[in-house]
Amino acid sequence: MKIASWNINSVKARMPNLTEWLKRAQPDVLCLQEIKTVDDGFPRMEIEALGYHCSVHGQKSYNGVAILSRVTPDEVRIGLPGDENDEQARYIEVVLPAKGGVVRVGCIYLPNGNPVGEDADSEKYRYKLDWMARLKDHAKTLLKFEEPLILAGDYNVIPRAGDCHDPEGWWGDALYRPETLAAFHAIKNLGFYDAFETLDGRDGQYSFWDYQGGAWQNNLGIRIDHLLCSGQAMDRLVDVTIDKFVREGERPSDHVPIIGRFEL
DNA sequence: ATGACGCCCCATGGGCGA
Repeated sequence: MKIASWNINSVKARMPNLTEWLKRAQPDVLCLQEIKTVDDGFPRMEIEALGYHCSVHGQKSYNGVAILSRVTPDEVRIGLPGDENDEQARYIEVVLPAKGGVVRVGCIYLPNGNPVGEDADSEKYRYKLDWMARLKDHAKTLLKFEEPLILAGDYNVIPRAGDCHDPEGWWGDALYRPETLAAFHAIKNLGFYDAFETLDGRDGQYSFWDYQGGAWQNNLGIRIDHLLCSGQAMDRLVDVTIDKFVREGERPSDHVPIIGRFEL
């Protein structure tokens, strides 16, 4: 079973790219972030025609997440628990039938958090840290099921210096600073494995290149899209791929897909 | 010091992203 994550930066603008990639990569599950549309605007018919069920948590103009799956989910959860006043669509989760049981997949669009503010106390950065604390609480709950669990998505976290073309320049940014790394490690330390770091681990394997300043042409990238796996998922992980070639396409997203292949 | 690129919207420029 191939389980992938891709921040697509508008599903409507990216339909040609999405269609082409689905046909080529043949994932069984695809977590999408930044679909930038309400549920009714999601191109459900076109994607169903390609053989995928769509679980969608949309929002007007910004954010929005979805999970495409070959099989119909047994369960769907919309939104991250812990704050009823949070109106940003950044989390959706499905339980899917799998070989010998189920697999649970959470799709994450973690807040960016910039600007950080003078004492790292801007509204946006506090929202990021609050969201990460909520994700930790929810992840802790999910781990108790002792199932194969994959929390996949755009974490907006650069885990290591080797995951950034210019770590000194980026240090202090909301994606790469002490509070962010501490919160990320607090989640991982509940019992998750970063699929890429565990099975590959090479430096300079990026998943995002800014549209601006020739970032792609000069390989000025960062690795911020991650598959966090429970032990039960990690035991079944065969390999991890970052589909860098997708960034060369016509009108690409600024992120590329990351794919984990599991014996599930 | 600014803008750069690309997406969104009852738009025609401003907000947002990372």
